[in-house]
Amino acid sequence: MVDIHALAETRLRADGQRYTRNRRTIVEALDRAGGPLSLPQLLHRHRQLAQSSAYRNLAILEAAGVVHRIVTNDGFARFELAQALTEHHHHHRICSTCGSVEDFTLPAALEDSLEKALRRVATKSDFQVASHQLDLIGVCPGCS
Amino acid sequence: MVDIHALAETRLRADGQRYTRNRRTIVEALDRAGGPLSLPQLLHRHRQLAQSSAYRNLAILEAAGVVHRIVTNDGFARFELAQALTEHHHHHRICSTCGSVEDFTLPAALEDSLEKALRRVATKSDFQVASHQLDLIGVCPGCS
DNA sequence: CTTGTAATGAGAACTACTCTCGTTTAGGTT
DNA sequence: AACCTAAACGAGAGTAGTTCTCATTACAAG
Repeated sequence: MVDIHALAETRLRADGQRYTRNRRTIVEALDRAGGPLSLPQLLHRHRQLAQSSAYRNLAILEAAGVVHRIVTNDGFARFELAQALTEHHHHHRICSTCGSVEDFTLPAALEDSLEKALRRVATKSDFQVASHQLDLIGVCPGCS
Repeated sequence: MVDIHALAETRLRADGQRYTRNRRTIVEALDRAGGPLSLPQLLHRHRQLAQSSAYRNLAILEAAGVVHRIVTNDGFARFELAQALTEHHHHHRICSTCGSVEDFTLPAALEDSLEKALRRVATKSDFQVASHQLDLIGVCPGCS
């Protein structure tokens, strides 16, 4: 169990940024949510956040490697804590009806061989891999 | 080797749509491109296409299962022929610098076990899987 | 306390995409 | 062929998620 806020502050500092109250609020909210949040969802949970500041801070947190942005085709971007902070590599189930995004994990053995295969694919094509992203597209229980 | 246009026409007809010249042009372009195209790229290749019609037809082709839409975080959606038409299951390498999207495939054995694992994950959570999507995020040779 | 710099937030601006609506085209019937 | 009806077209207006502007506020250092 790492101290998420300490790590967030470290990463922001390395980027020449401060760990302000608003940014702490956002990190806290994403940590508590237990899954990706859209901006409306984030603002609904914390009314004191201004929309423009929230967007700006999410961009800054993303650049610092604290937050990860997920784009789906329902128009709303989703935000979650970077996996390095949560120490929990996972993937996403995306509902094509309501747009909700939830986490899931693969068996460790499969994840390993997947990782290796992706590295092989990447080196063969001179592509510098930063990360991979595996999404399940379908219909969630609530929408079916 | 299937006839892509025949299949496209069948799928459109099943949706109560016609396979018009503009739609054929789009399918042709996506087939020739050998990879996903953004709308600007598509219009650049075929100047006679109107923007609004191209967007509308891409949406119709997507609804009919002829075209697949890929959203990235560079703002531009990409379009490619549905894998059922190309008979070629593949994944995407997305360059985080220039936004370009290219295809790649996994070893068949790995793809199989991945498929099985995803089905297991899905049934366990009452999620009705329509498809999966695996992306490599990183920097392409041209941008590094 | 003072001073410089970064962060804030209300609203304007941006832009990828969708919608509107008058015109054109195409498929079916006589 | 000529007609008719409905679909498709396309130029431009509209929408909406996101980003930018800039005046104000908060913070950190000396």
